[in-house]
Amino acid sequence: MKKKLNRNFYTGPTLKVAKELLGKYIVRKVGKRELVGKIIETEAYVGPQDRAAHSYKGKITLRNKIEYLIGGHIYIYLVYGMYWQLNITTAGKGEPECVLIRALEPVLDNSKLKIDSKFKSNPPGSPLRVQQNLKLTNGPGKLCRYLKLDKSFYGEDLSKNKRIWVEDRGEKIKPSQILATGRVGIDYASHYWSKRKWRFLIRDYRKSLAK
DNA sequence: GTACAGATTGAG
DNA sequence: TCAATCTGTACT
Repeated sequence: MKKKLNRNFYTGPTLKVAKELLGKYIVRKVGKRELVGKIIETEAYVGPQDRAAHSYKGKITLRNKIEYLIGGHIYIYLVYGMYWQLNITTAGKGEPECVLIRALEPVLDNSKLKIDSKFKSNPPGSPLRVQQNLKLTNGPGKLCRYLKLDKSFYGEDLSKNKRIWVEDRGEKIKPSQILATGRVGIDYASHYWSKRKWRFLIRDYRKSLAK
């Protein structure tokens, strides 16, 4: 069962959407090929009151203005001058909240894959190979490189786009499988905000993700 | 205009 | 530990 997420999904409360996105699949169409990844780590950025958010104090810039649209749009921006960060806007119009996609498990088409002799004892799907594959997409900058995303996706509507969307493939992530921690790389925000447990990840993957 | 830090990554 | 290298902000 593959069901494209609709507007109603994205306009929910940001913390809820951040958790519900875990286990969903991002599909990116490149020509006839589909690049697919299962979302395994997210972070919530919750509007004007959030010291760590770009929309802190209701700030509007050329970069973050898309956050103010209704949920379901892509907010993509460059950090450190070289890495794209994929965010999905959430909540309603005028509520500048979003979810940062921090990590995926890539879904590789293993059927056509020749098994390299050095992987013979670790064929596609085996724990070691999964571990190898995860290195492609276990960070916000890396997953954008894998999905071939750039500025041209800024503002795209995920609920009706032909190049990229998010699917529910019937996988259910139980609350007990979700780990909540402090957000990464926002030490500039006061301790109160950086310690809020608004980073969510699927427990099984925690060893492959940033500390 | 100049200076500097940042929702990161990979090399040394 | 550090440098790569754009965008936004806080100054001169």
